[in-house]
Amino acid sequence: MATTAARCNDERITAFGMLLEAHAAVTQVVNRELEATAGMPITWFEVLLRLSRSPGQRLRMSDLAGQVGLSHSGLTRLVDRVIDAGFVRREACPEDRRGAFAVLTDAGDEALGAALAGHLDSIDRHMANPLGANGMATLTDLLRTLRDAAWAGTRPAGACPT
Amino acid sequence: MATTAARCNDERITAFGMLLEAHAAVTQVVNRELEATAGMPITWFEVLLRLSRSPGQRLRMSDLAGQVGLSHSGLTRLVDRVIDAGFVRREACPEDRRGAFAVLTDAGDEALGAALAGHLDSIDRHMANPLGANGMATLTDLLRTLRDAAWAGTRPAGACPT
DNA sequence: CAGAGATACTTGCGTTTGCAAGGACTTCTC
DNA sequence: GAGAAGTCCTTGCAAACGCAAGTATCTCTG
Repeated sequence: MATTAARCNDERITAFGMLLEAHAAVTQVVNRELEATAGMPITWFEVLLRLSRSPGQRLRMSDLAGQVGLSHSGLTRLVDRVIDAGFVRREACPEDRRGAFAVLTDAGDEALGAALAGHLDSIDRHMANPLGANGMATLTDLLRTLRDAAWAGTRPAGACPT
Repeated sequence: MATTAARCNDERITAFGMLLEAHAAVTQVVNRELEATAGMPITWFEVLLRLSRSPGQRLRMSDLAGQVGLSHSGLTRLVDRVIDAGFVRREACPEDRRGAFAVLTDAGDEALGAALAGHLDSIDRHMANPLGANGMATLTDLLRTLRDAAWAGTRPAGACPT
């Protein structure tokens, strides 16, 4: 029987490893740049982005948690921090008094707008340029397939239709 | 001028978002399965894997940190935990007495071997099957390009030649 | 309509991580 | 070869997250 090391030289292991490494490398660089240019971590940006694209600039806490890929408790505290910064406010849900909306504030919309150009530039330099237009499109499709397959079992049907 | 929301509907934003979402979705599922079948978090597995593939089943702490994408302090403590489990041992570096090696133990090699089959099965079900053989190969190439580009500025040349 | 069970969100607690600082050693410069 | 500067690793501290439990509210069943 082969050594453990030999059995580890498997293209599947490599593929999975690349997912980890590419994600770590890209998010680290992009996050650093966003923090430098907009004074905002990538998690905050994601929250503002999702709210901005949602009708009424608002989202139920659970839906937002699904979209940013955080646990409910993690999201509660992330939103707390963004609220402290004045970019989001909490609003009660009239139809279901258990529920709460996270709503984008004007300041939040403005902060998102201000961060956007720099973030797009980051993505250009670290993703679009190295990959080219075709590469970007192909990668997006493959990753979407991956995400949908991984969510298939666990997620509540239509969590994020992006 | 367009609304902020409209400016956010950009394929580059989508591509970056997919990287975040696919990574979060896949690693969450795979990590859960690895924890269930091998009683080991993915970070431990990565440490054992890198050591296993390295000459002498050993790696300098800095190199290992680079390969698993952790800060030096993060790696120091991760290795501490894996050492407590008996899968790795620390060894002094004769040529440079500042340095330290992390060395795979027999128990570590065995644990890696035991975890491997289940992990490969996970990757099959959550990556290879949804994407197909061509998709896997294409994805690996694109991600490698991405990683190399992101590291180009920051990393010490030949950190991880995978 | 009363009670059981499900759902939406928050809070307590422990784990993991990064940044900044520190200690030990090496290498470079004069 | 002595001191300055750099490198390798570890430790103090605080931020961010997940799990499990708690509270409030809704919904289903009889």
